[in-house]
Amino acid sequence: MSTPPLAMRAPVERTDNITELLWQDALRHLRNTNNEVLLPLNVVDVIGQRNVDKIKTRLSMLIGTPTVAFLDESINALRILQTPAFSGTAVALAAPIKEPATEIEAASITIQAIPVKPNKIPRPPNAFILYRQNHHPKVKESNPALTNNEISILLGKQWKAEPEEVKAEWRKLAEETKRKHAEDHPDYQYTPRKPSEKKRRGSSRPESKPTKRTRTPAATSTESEVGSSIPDTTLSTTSADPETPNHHLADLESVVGSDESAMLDGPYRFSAAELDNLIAEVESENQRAMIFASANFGMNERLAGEPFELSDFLADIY
DNA sequence: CCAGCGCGTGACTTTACACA
DNA sequence: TGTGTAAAGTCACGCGCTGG
Repeated sequence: MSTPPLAMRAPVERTDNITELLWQDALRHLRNTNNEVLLPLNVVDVIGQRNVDKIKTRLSMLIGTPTVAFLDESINALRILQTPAFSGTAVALAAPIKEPATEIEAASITIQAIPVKPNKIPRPPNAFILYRQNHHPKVKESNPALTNNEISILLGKQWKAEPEEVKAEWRKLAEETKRKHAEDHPDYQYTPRKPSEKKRRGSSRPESKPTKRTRTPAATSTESEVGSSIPDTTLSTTSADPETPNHHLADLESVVGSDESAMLDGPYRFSAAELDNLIAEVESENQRAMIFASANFGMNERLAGEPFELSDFLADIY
């Protein structure tokens, strides 16, 4: 490595732009990767730890849960994903990654299996839900002809008939689940829809074309959209939730404060040629990146359809 | 093809009202 | 004005079914 990587000579402004492009590309792949951001192994060397932290923070804000970053050499990528929901120990990382965190590999498999709704934190199940969850397969197996609603009715009656000590066991389990839920999601607040917002089926929808896909986020925006319209997670501030403002800038600034000296040694896996291309890309894309950084995601969706070589560069990873 | 409904119970929030 | 109580409404799970 006789020639220093260009990115290291590049000003902070430029690495920030590369970060924007990486984030942009990650957003486009998010739905295919189950809300996981995959970055080149040596991305830290190129954009700096603070920018990796920035992406990590953005993903966290986007999906509404804490995230964890670790190197996965099996796929040659730095992975940023939701912190395992049921792991008692948070594997906070984000700093110089040294070893493939084998301990969270199993957890990451769990994450792949969980149908994560990007922005929606599910409510903790109550005692009856846990009870039903446990008994449903058994009832289904012994009475395959029963419909799900009939099973619900049956289990409702069965629940009432259960002795108090049995119910107490399930309540205790529900209580523990709730406590764990509160630990995992300290900022979670149950926000039910209002009656006026409930009637989404049938005649209540005023639009001439009541296609589900074309639903406007505002029409049902309590805590459940996002599927196709990803909220603003760029540097711009959002007004979506006055109760829990995303205060992106402030948060990012606080996170960004970490030093990036530690990650500047190590192998560079962006080749010099790739970096040259990338930086050229940044320069030509600079304007759009700046727009992206200050606009909402609608703009990003528009950009998503345009050709973008960074995608090709990352295509193998995704 | 896919979002939404239905069906049970319990936890929780919001709203309305009464009272000090 | 502030506090307490009751009622109403919503959603957690699961999955077959319906309708756009």
